Amino acid sequence: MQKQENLSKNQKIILDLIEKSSGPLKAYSILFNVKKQGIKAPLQVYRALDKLIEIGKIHKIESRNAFVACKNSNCQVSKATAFSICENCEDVTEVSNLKLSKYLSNFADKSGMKYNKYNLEFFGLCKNCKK
Amino acid sequence: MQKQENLSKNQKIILDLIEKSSGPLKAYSILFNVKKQGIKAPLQVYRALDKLIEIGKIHKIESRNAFVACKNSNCQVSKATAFSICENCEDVTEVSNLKLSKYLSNFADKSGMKYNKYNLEFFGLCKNCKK
DNA sequence: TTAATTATGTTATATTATTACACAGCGTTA
DNA sequence: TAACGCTGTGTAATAATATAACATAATTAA
Ligand SMILES: [Zn+2]
Ligand SMILES: [Zn+2]
Ligand SMILES: [Zn+2]
Ligand SMILES: [Zn+2]
Repeated sequence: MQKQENLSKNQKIILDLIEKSSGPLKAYSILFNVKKQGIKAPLQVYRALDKLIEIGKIHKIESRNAFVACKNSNCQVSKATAFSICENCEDVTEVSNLKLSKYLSNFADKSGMKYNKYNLEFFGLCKNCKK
Repeated sequence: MQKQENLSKNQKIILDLIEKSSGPLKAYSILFNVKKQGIKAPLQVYRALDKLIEIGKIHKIESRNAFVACKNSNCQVSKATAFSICENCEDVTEVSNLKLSKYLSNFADKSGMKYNKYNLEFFGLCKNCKK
């Protein structure tokens, strides 16, 4: 967990919830869990999520439409992300591998396209589930 | 385009549409476009999409909730996919790079997780849009 | 202190995807 | 034949995810 001084009230509430969660959270489950703190509408959640993603505090797991806290302290923006996802228990871990991130950040092919961002999702069975 | 002999009527209609499209198609746009061919309900579209993904004829672009035909003839199942996505014109290209796919298919880290599938999405500006 | 920017609150609505149920076609096999 | 499993279809209803539009407040910058 890092400093949250620049975050607004709703952003703090939602980041706090996501950071304390043991797994990915979905937007409407977040909404349900912060209703007692005065956040009443989906849009309030999505706005906070957008901001938190923008500053790299959380990431969206695209294949699950769910959100996790960034576990990579030097991941200031969500522009180079990799996750491993257990297809059985749906546990998600942020992959933090310097070789991998260098390889992907520098990846270029003959398409002439300049990449400035990537997101990678690995799927499989986690240690517990593959038994 | 490949043989479609084992596909059902709805699957053929929908694969044909996606293969002829110049870019990714969204499920409800597919539905709109196949109404004249008798496909009337979202579920008919999603069922065909699921099957086509399963057999590797199409892929889902997770960050866009859209579907593209597989452009990689040896991509029999959707278990190792990579795409480049232009954030301006939303054009999508399937990245087909042997070194990349080998690197990712063999990727292992200390988590003890065994990966059997991955999906990678690169973002940036395409040749046309970066001018 | 005006203006610009960022965040909030609220209602309504759009978009994406699934559940549930009934039934048809086809190959296997008892 | 009939019973069965399997795959696909058709239809209605609904769930889940996300955004538009508008009004207002709080914060920051000039
Ligand atoms: Zn991160
Ligand atoms: Zn697991
Ligand atoms: Zn492919
Ligand atoms: Zn472009």
